[in-house]
Amino acid sequence: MVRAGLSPERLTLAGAELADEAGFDQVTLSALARRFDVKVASLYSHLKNSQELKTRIALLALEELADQVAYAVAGRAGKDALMAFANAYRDYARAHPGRYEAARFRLDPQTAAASAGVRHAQMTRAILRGYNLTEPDQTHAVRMLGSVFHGYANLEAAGGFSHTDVASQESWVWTLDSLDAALRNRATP
Amino acid sequence: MVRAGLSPERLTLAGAELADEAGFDQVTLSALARRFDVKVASLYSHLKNSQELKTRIALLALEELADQVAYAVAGRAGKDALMAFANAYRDYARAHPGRYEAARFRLDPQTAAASAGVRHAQMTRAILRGYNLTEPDQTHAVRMLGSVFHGYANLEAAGGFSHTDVASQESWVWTLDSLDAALRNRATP
DNA sequence: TGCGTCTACCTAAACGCTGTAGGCAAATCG
DNA sequence: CGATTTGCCTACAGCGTTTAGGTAGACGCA
Repeated sequence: MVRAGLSPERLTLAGAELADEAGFDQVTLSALARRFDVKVASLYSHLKNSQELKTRIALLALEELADQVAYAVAGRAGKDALMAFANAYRDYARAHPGRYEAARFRLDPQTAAASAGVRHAQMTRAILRGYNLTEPDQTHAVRMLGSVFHGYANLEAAGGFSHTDVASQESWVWTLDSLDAALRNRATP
Repeated sequence: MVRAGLSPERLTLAGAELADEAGFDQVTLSALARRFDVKVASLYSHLKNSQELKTRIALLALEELADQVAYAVAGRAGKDALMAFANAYRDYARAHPGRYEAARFRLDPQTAAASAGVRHAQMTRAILRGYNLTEPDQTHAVRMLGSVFHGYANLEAAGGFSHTDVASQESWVWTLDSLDAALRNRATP
């Protein structure tokens, strides 16, 4: 009996790949076992249950996304930082649709608090520094930006923007321009 | 043997209620059969499969949502119409989280084209009349608004806005004010 | 090097949801 | 009132999850 060399990390990574290929809801322990040519029950030595697998994939995705965003916004400010943040976000969602879906997976509060999700919040606040917003406007802006980025990625992934000739890329730039203008409008002098 | 009096319509409605109570992903034929105190196989006389049930719930939700939005925006224009549209949308998502989730269910192109989804698109364009946008700006604006509304409803439903003291309602109004300003900025004189 | 322990992977089996085939009885219609 | 339709049934097969308990490879220690 040759051992397959499984580990929570390898399973998580394979699960993330599976999510990108087939969708996050297709990520099952059965499918994963098939991929490693192993019996399903064997996975329970490495993962408590399928919930843990999904949670781990979600955490991986949040981590990756936060890393990409952090790299993108480093050394930028104002509209430049806003665009970099937004593009990093959207690019990740397009390149890794399954992982992006996973990143939206509902985590229990403790897990969420210890996840890279907090880095996302911090970075969003960071790019707003260039717009001189005071509380509670800053919180409002964080929510607005989060809504737009997430909403756009979501609708785009669902194919909602493929019905007309207008390129999605142009609408994206137009939207970011509008947001930038709106935020500049809110600046306290 | 007393008959239960099932029908596709009753099953769809019960499925929508179940979705609101337990989440759209908890809507299964098994759960529905339990609710009607009937064997699962009996449902297959009324529905082709569980996919059809979900599709029907999605269509119901789209219809209801379009009706509410239509009622809300009737007789309004400009910012007034924008706010009414947005509030109708958000209110529906909050009052019927499961149905709202269902409304985002991926429909095949034919079904989508025959659904109330087209009314949504029409109404979004309608409220933009007050902002004097020319193509392709109008399409961009439709996408931006769709993203914000959907993104906000989604994040709010996920509990993403409950970590700070700032009330979600205030952020919502702030966001809509910003959008209105951004759109007025884009108007062709 | 050999022995004992640990553990990675296994078989077996229970449970829940989906879906199909075929049967019986209630509703309906001529 | 009899014939047909149809609503709900039982039975069963397939697939995913999860637990219990067994076997053999890996690893530590003398």
